[in-house]
Amino acid sequence: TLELGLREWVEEQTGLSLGYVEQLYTFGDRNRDPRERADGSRVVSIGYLALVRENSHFRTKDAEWVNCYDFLPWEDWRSGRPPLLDQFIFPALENWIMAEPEEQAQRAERTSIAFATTDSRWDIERVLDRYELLYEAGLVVEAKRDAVLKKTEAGVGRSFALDHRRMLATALARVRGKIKYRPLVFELLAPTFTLLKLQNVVEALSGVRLHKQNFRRLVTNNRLVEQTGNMDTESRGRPAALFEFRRDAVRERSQPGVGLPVRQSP
Amino acid sequence: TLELGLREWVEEQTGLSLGYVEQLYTFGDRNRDPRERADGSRVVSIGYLALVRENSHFRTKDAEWVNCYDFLPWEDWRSGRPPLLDQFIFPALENWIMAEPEEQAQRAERTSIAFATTDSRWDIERVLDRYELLYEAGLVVEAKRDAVLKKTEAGVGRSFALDHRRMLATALARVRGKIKYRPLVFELLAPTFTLLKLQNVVEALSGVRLHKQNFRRLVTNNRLVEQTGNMDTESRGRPAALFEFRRDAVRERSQPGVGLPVRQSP
DNA sequence: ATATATATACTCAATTTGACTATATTTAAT
DNA sequence: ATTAAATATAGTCAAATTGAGTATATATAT
Repeated sequence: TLELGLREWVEEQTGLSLGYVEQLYTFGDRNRDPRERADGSRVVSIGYLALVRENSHFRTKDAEWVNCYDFLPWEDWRSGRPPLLDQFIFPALENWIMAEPEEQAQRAERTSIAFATTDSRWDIERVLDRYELLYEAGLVVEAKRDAVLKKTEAGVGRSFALDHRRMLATALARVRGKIKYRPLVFELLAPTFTLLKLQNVVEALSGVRLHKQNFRRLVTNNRLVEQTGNMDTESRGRPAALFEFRRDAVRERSQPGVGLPVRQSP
Repeated sequence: TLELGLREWVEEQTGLSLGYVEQLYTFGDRNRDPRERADGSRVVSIGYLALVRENSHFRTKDAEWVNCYDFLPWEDWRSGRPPLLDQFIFPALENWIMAEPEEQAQRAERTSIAFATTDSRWDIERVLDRYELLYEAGLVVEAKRDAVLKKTEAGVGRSFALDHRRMLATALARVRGKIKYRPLVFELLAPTFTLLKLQNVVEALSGVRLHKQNFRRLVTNNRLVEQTGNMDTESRGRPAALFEFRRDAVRERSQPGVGLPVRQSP
């Protein structure tokens, strides 16, 4: 299968064995790849999302871990609202909105939804909407490459080959959407972990800080985790209890109709 | 783009213009298509999910609407638990579990999760898990076609060409998962509708009956809909008020951290 | 000994959910 | 004309969940 092929290929390239793997999206727009222009062919890429346990190390030398927020810095609100937004992105988007009189209304509307510029709050899941707006507005370098807008500016965030940053945005949106109702996080953690560690990983994925006591309550009350009895040794303050993922939770959780008022009696 | 190609193709084949379109999955396992066996090639299909407003009619004559539960009858619980489950599926799955001594435990576990045979409740989203189990157990005809199991039995549910039933299961799973947090339903309804109509469509998609008063409360309190002021004429009992989808709801809903205790103050 | 960092327990009001009861308006049947 | 059946809509109430805290315990670093 395609998925097995992927696992083998990654293993070969990096020495990592993938845990959770999920098909993401098939990218097949025209002009994704310069090779298309050369010979008139069409390149279609099937993107996969894979999660790898922390502290996995590469076998090959030229591989390295990269922080995904290097590419999408506006998505990381863990240290508060990224200054980049007000300093660069919003002014630039404002110009873009005003640039085309006929599309002003629609552009303003889309910006307002994606970036929560008006009343609504920042929606961590709208990663792709935001990237696409920045792309259309020519604020990322790959847009320049595709000759969408001006040739001068540097663009925001670190770039990637081809449309790989778009794929990354797709992946982050998917993870952020799924983390709430599927136990993805545990695929990233060591088998045993403290609640703070768990929280930090969720915060890294979602890009926002969480309320510590309530997070703990959420996780323990839903019986997603179980104490191992051991304690963490290398902490700064009071030692934390070590937990592990309760595999049974997969079976129990996600009752029919989370959010749908299912009628019980006929 | 691929999506535009799809829209044109469907328009051409059926005369329908698609509303909501979403990429579903790229199906690329080996042996999906007999053509592969013939010439050693590999057929990869990109599946799309599209929603069409009710009462759309075909331009071409040979197209027809089909109830998706003809293909997946065990997924429709609107008239109570489908008898098919206890009469045919469970005994057959039991045989399958027992057939392979070494895999008994794993098979029993998977069955228990997918079909909620033990304590847990029926999870409307596990459509694909269930189909895959039935496939592996040889209970659907396409498994026979692929020579997985015995050649005699009729199989359960109406069949489809190639692996198209698998695609359908993927689509239904996707819709059921999404319906709770994205206003997909409105893509299927006329611009104006009664709350009962809305509820019936949600019930059709989810395959379960909902609690009427609570459903109404959910939908109105979240301000997903708005009264038009008009009343429905052709009802049986008391006439129902006509509603329309509140487009602004897209912007307001899905606050960051539905389910994640986002910390507000730094 | 003290400051600082972290873990964990507990509180409490506000909101949401699940499961009902009650009442209002229709059409269909007698 | 009256009654039954079907549907819509309002309201109630306890239980569970969530948001935002306070309080206390147990470490390490200085």
